[in-house]
Amino acid sequence: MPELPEVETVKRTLKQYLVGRKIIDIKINYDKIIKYDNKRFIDNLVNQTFNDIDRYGKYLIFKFNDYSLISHLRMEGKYFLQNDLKHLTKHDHIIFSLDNNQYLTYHDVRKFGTMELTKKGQEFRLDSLKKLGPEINNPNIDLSKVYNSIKHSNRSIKAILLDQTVITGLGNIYVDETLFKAKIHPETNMNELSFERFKSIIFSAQKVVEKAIKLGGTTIRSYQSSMGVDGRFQNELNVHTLVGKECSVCNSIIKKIRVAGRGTYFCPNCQKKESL
DNA sequence: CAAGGGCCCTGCACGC
DNA sequence: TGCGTGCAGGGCCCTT
Repeated sequence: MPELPEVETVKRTLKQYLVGRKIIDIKINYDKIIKYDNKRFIDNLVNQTFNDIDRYGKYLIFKFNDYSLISHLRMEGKYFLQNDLKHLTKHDHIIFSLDNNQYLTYHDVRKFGTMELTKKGQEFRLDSLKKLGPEINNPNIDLSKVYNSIKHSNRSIKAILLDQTVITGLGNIYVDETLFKAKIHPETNMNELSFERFKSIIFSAQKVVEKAIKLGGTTIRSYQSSMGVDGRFQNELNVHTLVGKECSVCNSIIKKIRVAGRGTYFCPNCQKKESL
């Protein structure tokens, strides 16, 4: 479940190996990953060179000479750089042959990931990117603008923080950890939050994300960021996945409920519902 | 329009 | 042991 910190780790890792490499061939084993036309995807990318790798929210943006490849890892998407194809599995769906005899493979057990091609410079005209809100790790985020757009919403604060069109980058893990740090119940309604309170929650999110990026993201379940790189933020989790364990602050038992359709972990003593 | 639910997909943890 | 069932979830699409 790569969120902004994990995708940032993937970006940094891949960038070291891929910039300057040219794609000489592409094999697609499972084509629902690719949006639109496979043939055009291959024709346009072959002979293109990786010039840079960028990221916006949870999206990776591979920049080539003429095109950009926008990749979303969703739940379990991973890239690996391989010297040969002896260890391919049924989960390796797309294979890029590079000009140094190496292969970049895209591995995705649940096949949820997406890849989308666009002309360079047109990235933010894509439906997927153009509706995204500001990034959570942007220190200059205009919070009064964000707040004014959602202050009357009766959705939960958890649903708001998961909504990528409000602010982008947070997923289920970091929302749970943010709400614990901010000491607020995940089901608290957005319209019960003052601007000051909302700001304090966003600051908590920014601290959580900043630390997670420093530690290379979170490795839980089967998730490794990419190239076998493990994150270390899982050692910093206070509530997520910890149902039945004691709260590190007050020793109450961590609960798990469903909020906004997501498994949600919180401390019932530290995190109370709030109202104006 | 806002909000919520189903869907995509597979592996794994269960219960019997 | 082996089968069936339910669960996990980000974003898109559809319904209310």
